[in-house]
Amino acid sequence: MLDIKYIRQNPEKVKEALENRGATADLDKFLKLDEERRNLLFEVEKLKSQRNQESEEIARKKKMGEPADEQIARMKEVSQKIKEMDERISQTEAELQNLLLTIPNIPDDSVPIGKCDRDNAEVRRWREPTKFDFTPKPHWEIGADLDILDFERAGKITGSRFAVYKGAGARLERALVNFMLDLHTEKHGYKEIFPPFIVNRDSMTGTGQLPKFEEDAFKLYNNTDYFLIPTAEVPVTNLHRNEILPKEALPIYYVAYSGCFRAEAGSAGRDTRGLIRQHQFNKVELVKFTDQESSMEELEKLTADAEEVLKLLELPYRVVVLCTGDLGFSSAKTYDIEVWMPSYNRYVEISSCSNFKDYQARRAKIQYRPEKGAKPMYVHTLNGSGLAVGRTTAAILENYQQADGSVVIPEVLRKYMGGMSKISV
RNA sequence: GGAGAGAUGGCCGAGUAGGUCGAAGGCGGUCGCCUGCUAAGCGACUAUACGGACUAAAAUCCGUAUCGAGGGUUCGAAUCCCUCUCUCUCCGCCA
Repeated sequence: MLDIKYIRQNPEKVKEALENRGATADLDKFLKLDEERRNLLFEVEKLKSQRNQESEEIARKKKMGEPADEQIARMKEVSQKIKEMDERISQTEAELQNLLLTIPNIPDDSVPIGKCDRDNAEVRRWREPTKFDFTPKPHWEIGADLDILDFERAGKITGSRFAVYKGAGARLERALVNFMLDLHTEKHGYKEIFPPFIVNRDSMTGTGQLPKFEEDAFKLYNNTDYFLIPTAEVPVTNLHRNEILPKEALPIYYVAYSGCFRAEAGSAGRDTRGLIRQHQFNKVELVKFTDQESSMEELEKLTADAEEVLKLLELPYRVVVLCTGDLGFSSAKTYDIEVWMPSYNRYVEISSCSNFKDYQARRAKIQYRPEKGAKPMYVHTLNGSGLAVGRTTAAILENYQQADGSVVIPEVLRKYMGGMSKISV
């Protein structure tokens, strides 16, 4: 969430940011409520001050054995008034808080202004799209032909948008998880976290999934406040919720494997075939906590760390910077890494690397002390997929398919596959 | 699931016949003094949020709130009552 004081002092800037995003939020109402709240606070605090003072007097009088009945009666009235005002204040604050939680982050100045994904700007490209001298198959056909992916039986045991991985397919998925975790922990210096896949409402609110996007999340009904995580970003970022970190602790780099669960409300009919859009998928997630100065630089590094996975797997990709209209709710700047997907005949998002600046940190109260004795400041949080595993499996199947229907295993994965170099029937 | 114990500041730990308690004491930390250096010693300081005054902005000052969370009783609650959460011990069940 944004700093209330910032909104109060720069309403035009916030308005402009909202417009660039194509988002709506009732700023005027917000400002009105904010002023109302301050006026009420000022009044009630005067009363409370009076009550505190006179209560002390009453205590003194009682000790001396003097009568204080009259004063007690008067304070009774004051207390009643305070109670009423406190109620109004907490109502106003709740309204204010609700509004505040629905105002998205302000895009960084370096983010291009645009309406939708067509206005995203390509930043760089690595390798050319894969060329075939035969007609390539989509990965769901490859998976079925090799008997390593089974969407029909997944439909039977659960429903649509689920997959069963079998044999070498299951092994490939697991190999990718291990490969990515090893790369990021051993080479890039991230600390491995294995988080809960279920979180509470505070955590979902802290990273910005709630309250606005509740319909996208799977909710557990035997405990009304538990949710399946849509990404490891949620538990890992919330690791330090309500904490003040020492300056020396920063930057913190975490990498976490997790299952991810998404209701995919509103995407009915999109990417219905294959592994691209599932209710459950695997992801290795990179999360950083940094100070305020270095977060932009850290975003570049984080994106490069994610890109390296694709480079080592030798999968063609490009990097785009999301425009203001396509930017995620909590993000100030996002790079999408898109892998070449032959069945789509275009690049498909496989990682999204974002700098949230202090937006999540303010929601989740994650702070650091710049110097000993100094006032705590909000950290900057960043995260990015490193990578989405299901989509990586799909990309490997499609880009590495051979004319005979087999799939070559990328060199770096072979040691994770028991030396297997090819999947064939 | 059953029975019991507990949750206080960065940490440890006082504080229950309600009344200057934001909270004793200790540790840790910061600054100053002392010292040839180190150790020891002495002194001061040692939370956060919000609102206000002042300010270019800070610093500073004033006020309010915060003793797991929320609600209640009361002129007044860390202290009494209710609800919830979490932790610990024992029993049961279980991968």
